[in-house]
Amino acid sequence: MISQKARYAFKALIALARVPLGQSMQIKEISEREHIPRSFLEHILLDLKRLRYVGSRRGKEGGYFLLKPAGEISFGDVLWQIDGPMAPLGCLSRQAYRPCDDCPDEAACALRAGFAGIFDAQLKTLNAVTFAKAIEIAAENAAPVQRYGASAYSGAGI
Amino acid sequence: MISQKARYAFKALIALARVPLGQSMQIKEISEREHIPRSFLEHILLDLKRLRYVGSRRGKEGGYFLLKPAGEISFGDVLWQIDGPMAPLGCLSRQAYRPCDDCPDEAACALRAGFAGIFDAQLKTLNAVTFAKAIEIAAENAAPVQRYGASAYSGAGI
DNA sequence: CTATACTCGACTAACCTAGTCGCCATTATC
DNA sequence: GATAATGGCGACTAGGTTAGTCGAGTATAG
Repeated sequence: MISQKARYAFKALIALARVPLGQSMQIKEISEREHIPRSFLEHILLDLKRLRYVGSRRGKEGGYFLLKPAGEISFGDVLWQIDGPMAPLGCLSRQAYRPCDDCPDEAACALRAGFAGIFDAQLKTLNAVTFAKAIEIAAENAAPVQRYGASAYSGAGI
Repeated sequence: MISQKARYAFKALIALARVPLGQSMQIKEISEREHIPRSFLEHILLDLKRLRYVGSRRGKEGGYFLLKPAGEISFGDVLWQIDGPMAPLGCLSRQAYRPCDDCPDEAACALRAGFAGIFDAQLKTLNAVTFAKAIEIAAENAAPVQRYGASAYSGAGI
């Protein structure tokens, strides 16, 4: 399970990704539309700002906006930066490597050997999914494209 | 990061998987060999017993032993049963499904759409790795098989 | 009978999560 | 340049989780 904070961060980024380019969105609106506690969201948006995913304008008519195209932000990046290292074991983390203090030999460790491949595959899929992609899939799910073999017709007759 | 408890459970299972069939291993020995706090390990082994991964014999000459072949225990199963649901979102968990209370329409949710594929791939790799496989890979890592193109010869001459 | 193991519930210190609160800084507009 | 609206930010906290410890009980080989 990702943290609630990460979930809110994702929702906020998705909301911002749907704003037309050049426009911004205010904390209040994001908070209301996505049902995120407002003061918590403030902190999260500040984090996202420090991480250079979003920019902001203060004062009246202020708000937040994406700094990168949604197609260039991957789920893996955001998740790691908000929730911390994703590696199943400290000895498999590149960003926060930490050997297990009870492990005499990493190369011979069956636990590490088992998780190494798992983690590798995990990272690949996490980095392959961008916000643009997610929004696209959701749109397809919500209004499925008609395919031959199934009929959209739901009324009487024919 | 998996929990320390899960890590200990994995190490205990790996230790037991290395015991010759028909023999058992005592808490004390597992605890010492794997550097796991003994009284914590007791609880973990009890959990593994309730989960039917291991059996035990009490009294003198007692100990623990695997109930299934190591090739039939997957990393995914153990991880899920020790650490709880692995789904990134409650609405993606089959075992512990819980809709997000702020989500009006799961099908249209871009967050869910993005993580659905990620989670799916994750489960597949987690279930593909067994303890037997992990031990096998570790053995290869520790003493790599000689392949053509590289020479094992490390002495003088030739 | 007794030493040696496994069994198991109760307890706890430390840490993490998911927030809230209050005050300050900046900006558009009149 | 006053004012109202908005983002910025540190301090604080209730409640839950993690990673254990402790102590008393129960089965079994010899």
